[in-house]
Amino acid sequence: MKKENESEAERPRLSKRTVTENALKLADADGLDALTIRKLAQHLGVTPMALYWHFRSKEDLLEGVAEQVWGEIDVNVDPDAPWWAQLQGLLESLVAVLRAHSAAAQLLLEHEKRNEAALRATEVTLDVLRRAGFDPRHASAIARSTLWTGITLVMSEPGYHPELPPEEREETQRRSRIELAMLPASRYPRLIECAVP
Amino acid sequence: MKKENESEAERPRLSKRTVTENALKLADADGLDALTIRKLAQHLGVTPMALYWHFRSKEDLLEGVAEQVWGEIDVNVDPDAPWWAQLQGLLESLVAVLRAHSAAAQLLLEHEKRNEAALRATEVTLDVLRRAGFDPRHASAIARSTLWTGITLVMSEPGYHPELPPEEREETQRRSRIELAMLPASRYPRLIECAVP
DNA sequence: GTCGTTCATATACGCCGTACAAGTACTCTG
DNA sequence: CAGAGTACTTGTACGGCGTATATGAACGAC
Repeated sequence: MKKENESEAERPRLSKRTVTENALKLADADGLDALTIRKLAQHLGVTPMALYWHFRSKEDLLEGVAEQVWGEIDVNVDPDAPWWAQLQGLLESLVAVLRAHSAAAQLLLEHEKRNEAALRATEVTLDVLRRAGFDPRHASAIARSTLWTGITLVMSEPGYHPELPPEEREETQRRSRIELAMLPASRYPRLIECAVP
Repeated sequence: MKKENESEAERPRLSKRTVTENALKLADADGLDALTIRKLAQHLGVTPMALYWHFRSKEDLLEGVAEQVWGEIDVNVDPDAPWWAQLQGLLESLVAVLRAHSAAAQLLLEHEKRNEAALRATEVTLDVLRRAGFDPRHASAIARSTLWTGITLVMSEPGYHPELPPEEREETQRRSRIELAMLPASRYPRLIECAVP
């Protein structure tokens, strides 16, 4: 007899995809560090060990999530636009995804493993640059720098604190400004004058 | 009777400084993630809880380590040099420290808390930029970007794998190149041509 | 002495990732 | 229909983590 029919809704089978999707959702909500196998399993209505059928380890799972994030990046470029516009489009697409998932930047940062989706995005970027006339060396340097730019751009946005609920972020930001303002003006005059903007 | 005299060398009292120093050493050797309170305590010949006299939490300890790293950055600038040379000097000093401590980049990345040493470095940088004529807004943008540049520069150096022993890094790097080379050339032509350099 | 302060230990709790063994449900074959 | 695989899931347990709490030892000041 199926236990599922007794008290709970019938849960459709687990799949790699549903796991990573929910993992990303949890990570975005509570911060990447708060994402644990046990919590994720509970969220899915399943035993922790159930996840280990689909992923060899937590590391493996996180890589899956990272791949999903990579996959969300729109890599369609307009081949008729000037190359810098194409590159800008890619970067904007990257930034959009990172903004949409507060855990994404940290994820890509700690997890630069190569996967299908990441390779494809890199390939497209390199293609744009090569067609623009850059030699392989420069193309690869620019591509990498573009990725870093996107990540750091998002991470250094004021109030980037993925770890907790949105309503607290504003508060944190406010306090941090006050803290800055309270620094001894005699010792950090430049800091203070630059903190206002 | 003092236990210490029985079998082991007399261990001089612990201090915040010796703890963070050894923590950084361990982190550099085995990777930041491998740095645990327990291992650090054992390394120091002490009970884990002994560290909690000097630090409120592991987070607090890591912040101490980060501050020490900040403190190693040489912030002496030649006020007579052109501003861009001064900025370059600061950046080089930052990079030198990050290269010297393989765990440092990750540490600063995950840990942008403000501390005495970090504030001082920021202050000096801002001062250079302000004296160069930049308005506060731009100065602050450039300063931040300089920090990110240093971190990403070091982290994206080929073979940056802080997690484990130097002799394995070369091997890892070699394998990674081979992996790249084995990709289906038809699908990732650009990747492959750019992987060689 | 003895008393507060400073530093270290002992014990224990709850959480983590996951190895290992067993169970259940679906699909295919006869 | 029986039975045998295969694809998932559960149950139990282990060792390691950060750290709360309570207790103890060294030490300077009186």
